[in-house]
Amino acid sequence: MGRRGGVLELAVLGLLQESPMHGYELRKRLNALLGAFRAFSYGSLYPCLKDMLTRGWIAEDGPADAGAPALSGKRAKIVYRITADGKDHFQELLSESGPQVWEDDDHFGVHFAFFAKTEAEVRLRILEGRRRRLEERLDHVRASITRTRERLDGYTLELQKHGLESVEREVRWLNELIDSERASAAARPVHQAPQEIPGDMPGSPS
Amino acid sequence: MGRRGGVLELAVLGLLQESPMHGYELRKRLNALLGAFRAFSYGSLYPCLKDMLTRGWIAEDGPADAGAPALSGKRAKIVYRITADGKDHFQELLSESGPQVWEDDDHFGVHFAFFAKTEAEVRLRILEGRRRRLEERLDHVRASITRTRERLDGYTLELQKHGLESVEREVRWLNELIDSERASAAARPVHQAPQEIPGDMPGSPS
DNA sequence: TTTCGATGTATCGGTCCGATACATCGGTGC
DNA sequence: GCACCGATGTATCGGACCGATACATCGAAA
Repeated sequence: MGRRGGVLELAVLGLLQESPMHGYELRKRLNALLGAFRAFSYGSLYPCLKDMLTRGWIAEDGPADAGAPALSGKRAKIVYRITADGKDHFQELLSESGPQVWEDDDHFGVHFAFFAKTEAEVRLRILEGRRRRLEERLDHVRASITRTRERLDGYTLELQKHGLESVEREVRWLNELIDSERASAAARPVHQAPQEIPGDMPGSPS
Repeated sequence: MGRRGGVLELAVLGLLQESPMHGYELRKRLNALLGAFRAFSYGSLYPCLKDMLTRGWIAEDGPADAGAPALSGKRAKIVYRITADGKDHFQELLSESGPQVWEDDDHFGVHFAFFAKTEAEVRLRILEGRRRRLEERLDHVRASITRTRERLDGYTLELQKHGLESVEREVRWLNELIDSERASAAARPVHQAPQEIPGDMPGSPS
């Protein structure tokens, strides 16, 4: 038990899937991948790597430059690569679509970042669950605002409004994504292997 | 000294400033105050209350209904009230305007929630620091996106874009707030006691 | 009358962060 | 040549906060 909550695990596995890396680069790629959405620190990364080593999802040491065989004689410190078990585990995590995924902001974000490697069916389920979750939150907050409106000063009200609009914006974003997913699901037959189309989203680009 | 990071402390102090409360109500008011911005759990609230008791910022036990003297015979469990030291400490925390406040999202949010009780000068400094911080983040992320654009699939790109637009939106929000603050600062003489105008924001309502 | 949801207090294990401490390496300037 | 500096790189520690959970009481609905 005690496994849940490991957002980092999924992210690391996903990145190492592409190529082996050492911790420093891993962190940079991680935060570049998630952009403004989230940032991880070494204080969580290194313990996580250690843990994943003992579980056997990843392994240490290997040539630093898997893609650039040219310059040798250069040796990076510790290179991590994903194991066969790790790949299995990654697929397992990717196929999750339960509440844990869309309840938690971080979980959703990281899962979304690997949507290109996720089955279309799972994608849609996560997107819809997430939207439902946000709409619940919206209802709750809206009710809370009208209930306590008279007690609030201008600044607090402004904060509420801003937060509310942020969530509303995210719901609109999800709507577009879901429409896009539905359109592409209707266009193609049924079940499509997602691995084969790495570079593009299902919907229209613009 | 391990003191930093206690966002809850400020929030609790601010709420107890208005009236004594027990833990349950405190949490509800807390999350109603912050709206969609953030939510605290009992797992952090109760330890925090305990800690604040030992520090002497708050004290236990007191009449549950300070505002409704009518029905008696009813007794709530544990009521917390702020002490004189607590009020001092609250003012001290409120007057902070250093990096800790605008670097961290949570710190900023909670401080902002009590802007009605904050000096105009401090408000402006926090708002501007926050904006600068977000613009730095923006630059960083934008650079990161253009640097790695070719490596990213459609979903990742979409996540980046969404995150970016969220931050841009927040910057616009801050711009409005800052303009509003500046306008009201110019309209009035100099230094104004903020405590006296609890119900309204400086800028125009609409 | 039992069952249920709201109120109410409290803790434990766990995740992740911020700060910090190192050590190496390729410049840039003197 | 060498001192300095910022980027690269590995690692840990204390602490904040969460999620789940465990209780216990109360009024109202079934």
